[in-house]
Amino acid sequence: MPEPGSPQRRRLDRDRVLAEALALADADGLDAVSMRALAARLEVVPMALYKHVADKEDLIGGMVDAVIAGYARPAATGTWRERVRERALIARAAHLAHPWLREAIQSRRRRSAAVLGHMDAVAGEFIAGGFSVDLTHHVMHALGNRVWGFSPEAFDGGDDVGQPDGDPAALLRMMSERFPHVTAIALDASARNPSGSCDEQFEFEFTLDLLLDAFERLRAAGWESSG
Amino acid sequence: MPEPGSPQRRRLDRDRVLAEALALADADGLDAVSMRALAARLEVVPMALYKHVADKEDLIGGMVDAVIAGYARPAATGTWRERVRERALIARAAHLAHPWLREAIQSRRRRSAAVLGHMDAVAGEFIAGGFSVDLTHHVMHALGNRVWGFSPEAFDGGDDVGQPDGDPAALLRMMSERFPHVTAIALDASARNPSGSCDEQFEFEFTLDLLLDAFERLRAAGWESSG
DNA sequence: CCGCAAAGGTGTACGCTGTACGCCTTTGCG
DNA sequence: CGCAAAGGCGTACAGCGTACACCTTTGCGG
Repeated sequence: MPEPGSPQRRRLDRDRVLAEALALADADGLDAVSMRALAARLEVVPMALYKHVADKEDLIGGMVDAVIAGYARPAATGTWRERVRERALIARAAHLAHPWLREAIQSRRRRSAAVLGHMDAVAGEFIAGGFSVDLTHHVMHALGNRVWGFSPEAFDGGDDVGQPDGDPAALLRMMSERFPHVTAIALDASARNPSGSCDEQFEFEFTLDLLLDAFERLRAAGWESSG
Repeated sequence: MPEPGSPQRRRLDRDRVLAEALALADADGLDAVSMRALAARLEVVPMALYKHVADKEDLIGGMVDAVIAGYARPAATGTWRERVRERALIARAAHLAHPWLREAIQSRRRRSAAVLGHMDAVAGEFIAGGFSVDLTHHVMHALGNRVWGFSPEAFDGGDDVGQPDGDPAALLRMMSERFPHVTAIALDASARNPSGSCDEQFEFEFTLDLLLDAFERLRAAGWESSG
């Protein structure tokens, strides 16, 4: 019987659960985010969380999406290079602010809408900057983990953007509306390589050679760091 | 009372434990490697494992070291570029053969002797190819995760090569004997930046700009993949 | 050959995890 | 006002890593 003036405990909702999980992970690391510990912080019994979160994987996924969705928007000015660079630094800042992010992202199996949205935005910068869809595909792989906070190849399991129900045509239509650039890349890639959309060995060697070439140029130029 | 002819169970040793853990992880993934499941495969009680392995972290670490120590030696011929390239492909092959390796490596906090040995070998290729110690440092960071199967920055906790007892001078001597190149890099870096040996922000932007420059060259050249 | 210390294997037990299931309480809407 | 839906609770279970005490086997010095 809570007194009239007493602050009757607010009901839980998904956002409150995720926000508290974020705070807990920031403070004590991802391992400290157990259903019991999180419930205790919300002054609730552990099983209450399951009314707002399907299971622990969904909780972690929600945390990741919350961070990605909160990425700052870069200024819509400058060259593709400046804009991609800024997006990379924004992603890096998120990783500095949330050290658990790397581990959380790598524990996921499917691309969420938030992840696809970020990928689509970066792909859009390249394409608007004059990159072909094909080249955009490969440079996105090359950026990979280092720049995203997540590596495209960590998501071989496919996408997860809502309804898993039939009608592939409708799904495709929805995808090209919400994520036009990544959809274009996927279509282009599967046209070139019908067996599967990505040839991982090719991507690996593509990036490796890009880097080795760049190293050779620096070596030949007598590059050094402290000026 | 085992009969004379019956194959009296062989005693456990660390190598047998690690080998069985490898097999289990290859077959069913890293999550399937629990102390209990591993013990069952070895027809032994779970606690018996602790006579050969300090704890689970030590077990996983031992598995990683076993794989890295088994990296094939590249042919000692060709340019630095060919040799580094081959080492990268060897590391990638290990990851294809052991899909759990990425997760296992990223759960570690300290560099083992096996990891340091691999890093030292790659650093040695650059230095022998005419790279300065300084430049070698930065290109090693740039290769990072993508090419190693592990990212240097995943090991901010320092090294773990045996005795943690005093006498830093003796430790330094031992390090430069066993891992001359990484030691040279660490000394060079701390001379340039006394506060800490790596400026992560610098390394991040270094690699990012290397990649962005490379992308721009490909774009300007009208690069495309299928020839 | 004996004996004894060291090394190896066993059994039990504890605290922690995620979560299935059933019950009760609160909420919001027709 | 009444009732279905949503939210929160309590109990319970299987699995985890591992501390601790105990017994058994091994190998070596006398």
